[in-house]
Parts: sequence; structure tokens; C-alpha cells
Amino acid sequence: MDQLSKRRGMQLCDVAACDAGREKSHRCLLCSVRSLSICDALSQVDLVEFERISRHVHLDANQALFTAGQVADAIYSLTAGITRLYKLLPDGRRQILGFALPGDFIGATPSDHYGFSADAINAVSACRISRDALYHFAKRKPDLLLRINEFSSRELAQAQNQMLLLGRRTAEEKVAAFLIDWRDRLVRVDGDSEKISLPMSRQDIADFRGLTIETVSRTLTRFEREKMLAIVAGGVRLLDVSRAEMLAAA
Amino acid sequence: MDQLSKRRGMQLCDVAACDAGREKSHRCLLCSVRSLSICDALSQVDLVEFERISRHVHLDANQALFTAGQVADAIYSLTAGITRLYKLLPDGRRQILGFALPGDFIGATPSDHYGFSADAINAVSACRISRDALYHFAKRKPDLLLRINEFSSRELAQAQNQMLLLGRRTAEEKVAAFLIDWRDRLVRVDGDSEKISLPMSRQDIADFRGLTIETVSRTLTRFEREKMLAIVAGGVRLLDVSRAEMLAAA
DNA sequence: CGATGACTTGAGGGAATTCAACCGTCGTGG
DNA sequence: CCACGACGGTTGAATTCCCTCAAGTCATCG
Repeated sequence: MDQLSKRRGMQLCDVAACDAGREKSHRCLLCSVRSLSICDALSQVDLVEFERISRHVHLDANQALFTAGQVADAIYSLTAGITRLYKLLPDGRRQILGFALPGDFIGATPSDHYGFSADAINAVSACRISRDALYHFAKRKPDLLLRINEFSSRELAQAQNQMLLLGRRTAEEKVAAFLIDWRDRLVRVDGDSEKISLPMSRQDIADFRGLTIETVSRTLTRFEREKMLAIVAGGVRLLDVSRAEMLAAA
Repeated sequence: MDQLSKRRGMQLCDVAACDAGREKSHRCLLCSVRSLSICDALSQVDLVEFERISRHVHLDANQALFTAGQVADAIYSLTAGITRLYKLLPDGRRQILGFALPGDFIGATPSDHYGFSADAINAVSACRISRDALYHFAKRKPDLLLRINEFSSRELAQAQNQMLLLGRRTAEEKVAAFLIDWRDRLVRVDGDSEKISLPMSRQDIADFRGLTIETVSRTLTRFEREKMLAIVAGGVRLLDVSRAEMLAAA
């Protein structure tokens, strides 16, 4: 089980990646994250069509999926890896909006330009589909539209929690809530595990929580001194889960 | 013109409110905010149906439309007035997520409970429709679903800007950005005007921007001392628009 | 006219930032 | 093989921006 989750940690749920070469395959039919993605709303027939109009893309760590301000020509459904979504101010200040996991659907925008940037934290795979193609594909498929709605409202609810956190919570609460939220999300792809793996940098965590890297570091070491957690290679191990959850819920 | 906008300020674009009494009327057909609302995606026939399954409701200032945690049985399309959307922490800290205007569509949630509270800042009118009814009504209407998607992604984009602001901007920028954003939104219902009317309290502004009431007050008076604006009854008058826009964009 | 509520102003304090130094790991090239 | 720099992370000291606490103003209203 430990071995399994470790392998998954490297190559998050990506059957599809195996047939990146043979494009004529049943990429979508075999997709291991379909049940998590918008494609769960598609019939077998529609899946074949979807496979035709989408393309499987792969990115190495730190490559950009798209950048804020670019013409938003495509939308992505992630199949593997972790993606960082963020906005920048002209002077370089950065706010990370969230981390996207396999199954997530990103790139929808009300305008015709992306409102934020997205880049790979580790090796990432995704299905890329042009906005026009998706529009024509979806416009007579209420089930798919409902599924997309469901994803939007989930994302919006997450954004609302993030606003509450950024506007009204202390550094301690921000870091604790990050760990708990991240653990809960990882369960979906990583399986439940004692250790919370943190593939993103401290700077990423800081920019996600509206803090500085120093504050994140200090807060984590304080948590460690207080025996709430242990800092281990590539992540943390929660020792006092209920205390962490208390702080996160506060 | 001043008189007109003043009247509008009290009773924002609400033809429908006039026939609150006679429910058998053409409330939806005559609705003055239809072009701004999700109902713009409906045909004449569908509008009649929509009128049948929705109910026109009215709230006085400070009455609640719904409260976080309640069972989310209905969804609202606003027709008049201004609504405050917010979340609370157990200890009373409040974060205002946004202010909803006529045309806005609120109450969608991924779970079956509301994730935030909504209450009226001034006299508010809205069309209330049960989630079930809306679901059955919409599930075979791709045009409506696309319209709802459009609204969701617009709201999400707004939320993302708000995250950037809450996480990474200074008090001065937060207040300036609030004034500029609010002015831009008011144009839709209030028409363009020199004065930016601020129907919400200072506390509301503070809780929206992640600040304290004192900081908002101090920042506004500093802006006034610096001749960027004049504080007038019920709002502010921008004197140096470009400076305000600079700060807001920063 | 006293009371209440919304807002402003001032003084002082504190949480998080800024600035700076330091540590350990890793990859590279002399 | 190890010196080297680069990089990510941690730690300390000083600063600052915003918050807290407190008092004061002004308009509204019973």
C-alpha cells in the first residue's frame, strides 16, 4: 500500500499517458480519471467524438499550460500531475489561486483571454480542446453542460473559502488550513496516507496563502516544535490531526 | 438627470416590482433587467413557463435572502437593490464575498446547503425559484445552461481578482480598487455619474477588502486630503480619476 | 435633548514583513 | 574527488503596516 501510493505519487493516475504515442487508441475510453473529470457526463459514443476533437498534451515541471493575457483558445482537462494557477501584479507580486489536480477542468474564462496563468509543478498530462470545438460539441449536450456547471460551482465555492481565508484568517490558521485542505484533496488521487506530500515549494505555499516564505517556514517549524506535525522530506506528517483541524476550521 | 439617477438609486431598475401584487401578469416579459439576467437566454414561451415556476420576492434592508448552512432549496435572480454576500467564522470575523446587483444570479452551490449568507443592503427584489424546479426547467435547455455557465465563469473571474487583492495588495490599493470596481459595476444600473454612490456601510467595505473599519476610514480621508476624491453624503466624488485607476490597477 | 448608530481621529501595540545571514543538498566542472 | 555555486529552506533582528483600543464628532430619532 505504501509502495502503491508512492508509485501513484510519481505518476498520478495516468493510464492515458501510456498511449500518448498511438493517437488512434481508446485514450478517452481507458482514461483513469474520467470519473473525476467532466468527461464522466459523456456516453461511449460521445467519448469517441471527444477523443477526436481533443489532444493529449504533456508538460514537464515548470512549463506553462497557458499564461494570463494570452488569447484563450483552448481549455484543459487534467489527467496527471499538479498545476499551479496564479495571477501576477505588474510589480511581480503573485497570488496563487489554487492547485489543480487530475480531473480538474481549467481555462474557462468569460472573456477571450485567460485571466490567470497555469503551469506545471511536476510532470503534467492534460487533454486539450479548443474552445470553439468544445462549444460546438457541448452546445447540444445538456448533461455535459450540467456537469460543467457542477465543476464551476464547486470551484466557486472553493474560491469563496479562499477569500474568507485570505481576508480574515491569521498566518497560523492559513498554514494549518492549507495542510488540511491539501490532505483532503490528495485523498482523491493519492489514497489516504499518513504523510501529506507537498510537491510545491514554500514560495508557492506562501503565495497561495497570502504570506511570505519566511512566515510559512516559521509557522511550520513552530508547528513542529509544538509536536503538531513532523517536517519530512517532500512533505509533512501530521502528529496531532485534531489540533490541526481545529486551527483549520477556527 | 441628477433627479433620474437619484430615483434609480432608491429603486434600481425594477419594473417588475410594480406588479408584485398581480401575480398573473407578464412579470417576466416586462422585466427591466432581463437582458442582464440569466433569463435573457429564454424564449417568449420559456419566459411564461419561468414566470409560472418562479416567485417574485421583496426584502427590506437587512433582511436575509438566505443564510450559510441552510438547506439550499432555492436560487435567486435579483431584480432590484443591492445584496451583501458573506461568510462568517465561528468567532464572528466576517468576509464579504461581493455585492450582488440587479441581474445577478445567486445561490448556486455544489452541495445542498448554502455556502454563504446573503442579505439586503437596501430594498431588494428578486425572482426566487426552487432548485428542483430550475433543474427540471433547465435540464433540456442548452441555451439557458450556457448562459448560466457564462455567469459562473464571470463570477469566478471576479473571485480570482478578489483573491489577488486580498492576498497581495496594500490597504491603499484595496480601497482604491474597490471604488473603481464599484463605479464600473454601477454604470450598468445607475448610468455613468460623477458621484460613486456607496449604499453599503464602512464596515461592509472593510469586511469586503479584508481591512478594519478604521483603516478604510483613514484611507478615504487620506485620499480626500490628497485631493484624489471628495467624501460626500452617500458616497464619494472622484476628483483625480487617473490616480485612482493607477492605484487600483497597480 | 439625551441616546443611539455610523463614522472619524489619535495613540500605542503587535503580527507579519523586510532585510540579512546561514544551512544543507545537489549538480557541475576543474 | 571535492570545491564551487545555485537553490530551497530556515532562522534572527529590525521595521512597518495595519490593527486594537479609546475617545470624539455628527446626524438621526424617540
